[in-house]
Amino acid sequence: MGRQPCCDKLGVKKGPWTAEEDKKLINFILNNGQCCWRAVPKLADLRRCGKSCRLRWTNYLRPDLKRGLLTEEEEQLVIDLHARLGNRWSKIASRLPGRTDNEIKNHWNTYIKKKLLKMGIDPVTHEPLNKEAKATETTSYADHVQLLEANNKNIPSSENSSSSPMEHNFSSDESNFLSISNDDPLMSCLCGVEIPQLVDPSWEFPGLWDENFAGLLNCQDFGIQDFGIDCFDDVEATNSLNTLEMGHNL
DNA sequence: AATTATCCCAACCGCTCTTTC
DNA sequence: TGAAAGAGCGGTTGGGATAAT
Repeated sequence: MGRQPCCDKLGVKKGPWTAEEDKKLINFILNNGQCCWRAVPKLADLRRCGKSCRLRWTNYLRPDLKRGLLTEEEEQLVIDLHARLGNRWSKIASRLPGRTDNEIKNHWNTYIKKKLLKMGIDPVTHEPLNKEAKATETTSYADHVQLLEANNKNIPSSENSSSSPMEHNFSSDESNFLSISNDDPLMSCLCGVEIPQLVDPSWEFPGLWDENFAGLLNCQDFGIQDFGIDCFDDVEATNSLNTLEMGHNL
């Protein structure tokens, strides 16, 4: 007995989401929080697959999402994490607050991969492409990247990254898995500090919305007013979110 | 100005993992 | 304990935007 499709294909809309659909999904989650995704389309009056709703929310509508390109610090972190974790985008994304696995995956495939190739580094193995260079290469990948980029003075060195806003830690399990070595200054730096977690994934709605979401709405074809939500202008609501995030940093 | 090529990213597909009964 | 259902993940694709000719 084969597995049933995640949703009834008949009558299920596909393709780009409209502003109206976004509005319905946001309103639903605002009022009900995240629940069983399969039930969301029916309850929210959306002709979409539950999976599609989850993806839309996770990758685009979530209020804590950062918009725009990854910063150089984020990019550096992605490269280092990829060297350790491989294509485990969700794991990597969990280390970058406000970024989604899809976003990081896309950024990797469109920018970082090319950048590494241009630098003579295999984006899969993170080893130098040139065998001769490999034979004489005694430094780690991170050192290699830092050396190249320090020359360009575009990206701060590992010493500087300790004061970076992109501070992350690892669970003991992951630290074991990653075989963190003190010999790797960057990873020592990355692993030796506290990191901010994403806003609680359980998403206690309504109430905690930040200006990112206001920005998002401004980018859409509809406005905040369309939702009948006043909290976007509420400074206290924004402060609450910031306080919550700071709490995770402690 | 029109056409073609390339890039980028949102969204989909299908598989795996986890949970429930 | 195993099957089914639900959720999550990574790979891939389609189409819009932009650049090049």
